[in-house]
Amino acid sequence: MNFKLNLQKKIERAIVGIWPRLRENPVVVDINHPPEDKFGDYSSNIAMQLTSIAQQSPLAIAEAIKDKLGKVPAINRIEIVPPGFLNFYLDDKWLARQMGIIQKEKNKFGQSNIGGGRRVLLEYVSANPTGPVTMANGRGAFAGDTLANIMKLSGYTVLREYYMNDIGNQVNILAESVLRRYWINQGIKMEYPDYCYQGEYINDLAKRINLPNYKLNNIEKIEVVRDKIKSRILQKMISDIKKVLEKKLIVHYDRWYSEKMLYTSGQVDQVLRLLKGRGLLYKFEGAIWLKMKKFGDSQDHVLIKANEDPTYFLSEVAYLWNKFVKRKINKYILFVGADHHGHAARIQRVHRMLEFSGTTVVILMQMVRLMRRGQEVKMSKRSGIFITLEELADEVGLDATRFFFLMHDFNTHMDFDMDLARKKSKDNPVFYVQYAHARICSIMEKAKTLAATPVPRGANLELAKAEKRLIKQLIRWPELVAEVAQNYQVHRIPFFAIEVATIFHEFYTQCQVIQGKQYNGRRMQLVNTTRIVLQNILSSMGINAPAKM
RNA sequence: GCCCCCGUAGCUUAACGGAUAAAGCGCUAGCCUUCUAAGCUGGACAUAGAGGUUCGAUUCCUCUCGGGGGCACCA
Repeated sequence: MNFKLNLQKKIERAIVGIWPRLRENPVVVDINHPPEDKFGDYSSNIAMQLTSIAQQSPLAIAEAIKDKLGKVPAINRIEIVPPGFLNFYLDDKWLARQMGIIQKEKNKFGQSNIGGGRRVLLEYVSANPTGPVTMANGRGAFAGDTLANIMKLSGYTVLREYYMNDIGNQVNILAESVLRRYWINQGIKMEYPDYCYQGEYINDLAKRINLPNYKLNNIEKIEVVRDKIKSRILQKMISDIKKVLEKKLIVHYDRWYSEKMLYTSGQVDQVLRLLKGRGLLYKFEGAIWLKMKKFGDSQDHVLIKANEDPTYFLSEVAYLWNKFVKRKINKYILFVGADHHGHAARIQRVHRMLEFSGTTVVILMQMVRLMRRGQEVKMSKRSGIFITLEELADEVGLDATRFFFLMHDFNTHMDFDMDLARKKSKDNPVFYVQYAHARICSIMEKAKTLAATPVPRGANLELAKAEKRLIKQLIRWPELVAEVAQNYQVHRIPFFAIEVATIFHEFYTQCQVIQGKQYNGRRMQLVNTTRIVLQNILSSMGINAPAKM
């Protein structure tokens, strides 16, 4: 059930009916929600866009479309307004019927098949396993989780992945940091150099390991011991990250993809052979380079260093290949911080260069600034100055944290004010939305023992203004789901939730549901459908819908 | 130097090129002997600046000014 999409298709058919040649180059029919009732419930301005094609005035075009559209059951009136708007007014009886549909579909209300089963892989967070997930990862974690839900609802086959950078020098440094801390804790006098990670979590890891078989006889041996234990330490770190994300923050993954595995499985070599076969590699100053300049990049990039170590970029090319060629992904959506934007362009260039089918979408999320007492707190994982996402969720509450991160457009830099976060958590809009749900549950609980007044039908049907507004808002949920699945604007979901709550609260103050020993049957139905939709919205964001507050 | 993002109310943010720029916080005037006042109703306050494209620009283009972030044989 997606009214807007259906209307869109009907208008498109009408247009092709009038101008058959537009079948080849269909115009995009745009439908929006006008600001006030007097402009209708839905509106299209398509006529203006057709003026040059049709060589007629927008008003004449709008009239032609209106005639060709004929009778649409849901619409009781179509109005044409200069310069060429087609304004649609919904029929009350049709609106009332939608409640029954929502009640029948329940948690399926909002589903569609616009994805057509296409395989989409979402990669989010993928923070280096050299420390805990920090506040800076919050955007990606919650947005990725939410978009995955939305795309599932929209009929995509969704794979959620965390790419673990589990090789490279950073793993050595992690292991050395923990090792040194461990020995220092054992009372052995040794330095703790600057290149080691400074956070308190290193000490936590050190306390959790026990290395009776590794005695330090000689400081030169540190690398030998490090290499023997580094995979153990890495595993501990990764399992900590998994636990926090999955159990604490309720951010789900289908697969934790190992960078190392790309090498051990031979996929990197396979990709190198492919690149070589296409003549895209060359050797310069001992290193192996990928020719990217002739594909529009400002420079070529090293895949294998002169010392024969592979670069991070190489495994990334292999990972991209793995997704599109080996696993036949149709769409790859990567959430990264804006500090990786150079790399975002590069990965898309590789996609074009190797002519993979499907699309690579990189969602750049602008930085989150942490504010404390009006000052920005600079965070750095290496220096140990950061706030973990877990701490933040503990302090502010998970629902409020999720809502806050989701509320912002990825393109905007957002400030997270720690002083306000604690104080204002009660004022967080998430509570406003949850409160609407709690009120609904309370009404339903109270009505359990009461009798219903008959539901008026047919000619007796008359919806109050607040009731109509509410139903109109509820039927937009499937439209929103479909739109977000296509434009990834996850922040529109919390805003939509706030709108639903606002309209419900209005309805609540204007329309009494329970009167004395009876309740109004139709209004109870509306309350119930609102509950269903609110639950669907909140669950898409991974936020609770409490029965009591 | 080159590249990316952002400048909207006192603050934090909305608005797929559409109609009267929308919310929350803060400020302010009201509403609880009826379903949860974490609510509702009203008021004051904003598109950084200058051009351009368009029937129509917060949105697209150019420039200026301001803020953030990138430009490795690091990951």
